[in-house]
Amino acid sequence: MLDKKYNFIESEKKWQDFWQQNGVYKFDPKSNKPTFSIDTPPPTVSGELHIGHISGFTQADMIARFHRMQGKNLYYPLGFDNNGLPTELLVEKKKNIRAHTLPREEFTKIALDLVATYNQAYRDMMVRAGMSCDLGLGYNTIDNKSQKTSQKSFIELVKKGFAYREDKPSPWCCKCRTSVATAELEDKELESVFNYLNFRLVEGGEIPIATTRPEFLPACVGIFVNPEDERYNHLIGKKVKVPLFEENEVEIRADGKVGIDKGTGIVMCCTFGDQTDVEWWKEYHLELKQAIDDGGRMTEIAGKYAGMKSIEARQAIIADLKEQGYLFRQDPIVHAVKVHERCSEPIEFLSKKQWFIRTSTPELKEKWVELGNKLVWHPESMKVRYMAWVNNLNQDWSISRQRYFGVPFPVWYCKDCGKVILADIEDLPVNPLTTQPKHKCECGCGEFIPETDVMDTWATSSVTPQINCNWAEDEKGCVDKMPMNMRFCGRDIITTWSLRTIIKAYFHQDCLPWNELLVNGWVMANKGEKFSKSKSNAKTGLNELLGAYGADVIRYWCAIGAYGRDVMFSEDGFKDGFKLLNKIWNASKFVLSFLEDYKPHKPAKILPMDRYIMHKFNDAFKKTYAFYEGVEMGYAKNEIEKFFWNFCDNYIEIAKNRLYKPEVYGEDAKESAQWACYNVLLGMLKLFAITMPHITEEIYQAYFRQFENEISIHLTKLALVEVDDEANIIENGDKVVEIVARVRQFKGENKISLKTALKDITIKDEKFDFVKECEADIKAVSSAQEIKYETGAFDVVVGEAILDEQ
RNA sequence: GGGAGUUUAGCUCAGUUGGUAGAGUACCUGCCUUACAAGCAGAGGGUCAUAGGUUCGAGCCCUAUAACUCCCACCA
Repeated sequence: MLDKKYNFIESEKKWQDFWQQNGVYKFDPKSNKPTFSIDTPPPTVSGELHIGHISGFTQADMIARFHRMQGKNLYYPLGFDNNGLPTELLVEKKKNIRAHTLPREEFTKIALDLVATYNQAYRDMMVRAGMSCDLGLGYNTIDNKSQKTSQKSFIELVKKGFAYREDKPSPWCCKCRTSVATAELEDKELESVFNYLNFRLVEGGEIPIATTRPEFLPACVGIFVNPEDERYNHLIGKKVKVPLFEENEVEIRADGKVGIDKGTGIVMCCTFGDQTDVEWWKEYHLELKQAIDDGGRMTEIAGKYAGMKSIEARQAIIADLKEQGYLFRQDPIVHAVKVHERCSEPIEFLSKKQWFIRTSTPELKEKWVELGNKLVWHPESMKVRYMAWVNNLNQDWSISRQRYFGVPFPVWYCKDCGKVILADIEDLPVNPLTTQPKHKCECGCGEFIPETDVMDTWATSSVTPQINCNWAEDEKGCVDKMPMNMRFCGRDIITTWSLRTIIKAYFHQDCLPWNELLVNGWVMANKGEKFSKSKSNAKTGLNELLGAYGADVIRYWCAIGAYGRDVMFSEDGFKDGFKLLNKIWNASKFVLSFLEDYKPHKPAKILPMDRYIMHKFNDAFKKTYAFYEGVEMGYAKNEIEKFFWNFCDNYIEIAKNRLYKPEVYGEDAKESAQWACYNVLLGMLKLFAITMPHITEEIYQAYFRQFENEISIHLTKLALVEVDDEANIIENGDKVVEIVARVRQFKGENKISLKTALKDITIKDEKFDFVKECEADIKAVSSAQEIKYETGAFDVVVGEAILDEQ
């Protein structure tokens, strides 16, 4: 019935096509089944998918399949995140162009083309990996619906007072020419030089100051010492001349943030070298002097250095400092510098008008804690990270990006009075660069300046529940659909993504975005290194793995260990999966070969070992089911797998004699075994279908489909086998298995073949009723001619072996 | 500097409320069992990271230390 070998390449493609053609994974809006909705994280399209990407998706897909097989109507979309900086950088790299040198429309067109290609590649790969998303529910974060949702969210937040525009120093990437959020920064160890300078006091004398950024001298607006520092506190209130910029005189102030033992203990404050400068500038109302422009070049105030790149200016300034006798010492150091995570360039602080979303007031932070506690976390331990982040939250969320490929702000500013003019909701999506407000400004002015910034990627990614629930078109329907049932994501983006999605759902719908959040761990390369493109190679690329092992094996591997933990990539794990698939194939092939003449019906009498295996299955089923309910797919997989090997090695060995020789053991005995085999095999395949959807479908279609109603195994319901309750059936059956094992052990130790006949075996025990009922089975599987019984402590004594003399 | 996680057999991982340490794999030894040698049966293999402590009893609880990973803060 089944081919000798399972051909996964052929089979996986066949069933993937079948599922799509038959709408097996389609969401049915008219269905009266309960809905289970998943807010699938839209992957950012960039580069090639590797095992790390697919692992979290696969684990979540197992949960999706588990719910589908409870008879639920799944809302399980596959969107793509392709707006904003990451995509823009990808386009620049692949097409070798620079966004700011092209008209925005032209760049966007090129970007959309490239994105479409990547989307298709990603979608194909997801399908090949066995994801059961409804491909008809997809969205792109750059498409009209997403833009509309995102702009509507923005307008609503402005109206509610949660979004505001302010001129405030923010991290800025000179390479990407945009502001970036604090969460998008990374630390990078860089070599630098500590330059020790003598600043001259106006009243005469010198004080030493160390700096790694002498190019900031033209932006120096103050000097700070620690008030506790006895060396310097007499200087407080005095003025110094800035080296090379002697016309600038700045005051010496005291502040506790100065480290007494750092550098010389005296710090210069420049606008803005780092976060501390920003804080001092704000606290002491210092002057704002911008020495570096948005492209990383020195501004007018840098005098003769104006127009130089900051790094060139640094060299020139150091040379001049040396020449003019200011520089008295240089120490090479390696220090951590904040860099932009997308391009690894060191960031600057620039003051520009930006839009922010209010997130960090004490009342709001309390709300985020409350909502975090309401959310069901898998695993629970991930909540701690969220809470720690929320408690440390001290800045509002900057959403302006001075980029090109993204959702525009639906905003104009009045040319005369500067008033913010918001687009009308019904006109969304709006591009302010190509359209105008419908009415004049209150001040009577009819001319407007469009906002040229676009929104940060996360401003859109954080409204995926609203995109999925169609908030832009149907506000009431959306409220009914939220919270969605589940979101999953990697542990690195709990803060950037999950929190912000929670924030938006609270502002807009006053509820959680989802009831459950699954946080998956990472696939690590060697020695705990994070898996990344640079670490992946021919063996870990998804394409290669799919070709070498197939989707079922990869999925099997993904269900490893406790949920949420990082796992080490190891190819041995794939071999395990490969073996299991082979075993499932062989066992099914064997069992089904005895079911060809079988029509499912419950026989009048079911033999003890057949009842035993069905009870044993139900036992394993309940445990497996409970693990899936607790989002522990690794444990679930182990549980059913353990049962399966036991089924093969013990039950099949016992039952096959009856299946082979009804003329010896009786037709009834055969039918009883057929009944057990049909039910247990089908039940197991269903549970295995969650991890291994292809091979199980192949077997289902080859045999079970003719008797079962559903067109696909993935639409069947997980269910217990129907069998009457029976006391001690498991213990009794286990004892029979133990007896058989003892006989096998005897044969192994005596180096005789397992099929060698035995004169007799003696079973010692207190009670024999169950064992006696199974006597035919025991005799058959152990090739014993006679079974003797003796009362006493349990033991099995094997009699003489009848060796074949020939 | 603050916080989180990990450390168990050669490898990958389990180990629920404290009660003699587990699986798979690899290695070794047998066995071609009327499905599967990609199989079956069996054996060996661990100072549970280290040092203390609590307890009749600790892989598990407490304290400290080390290594690796991550998050936050600092980085003049």
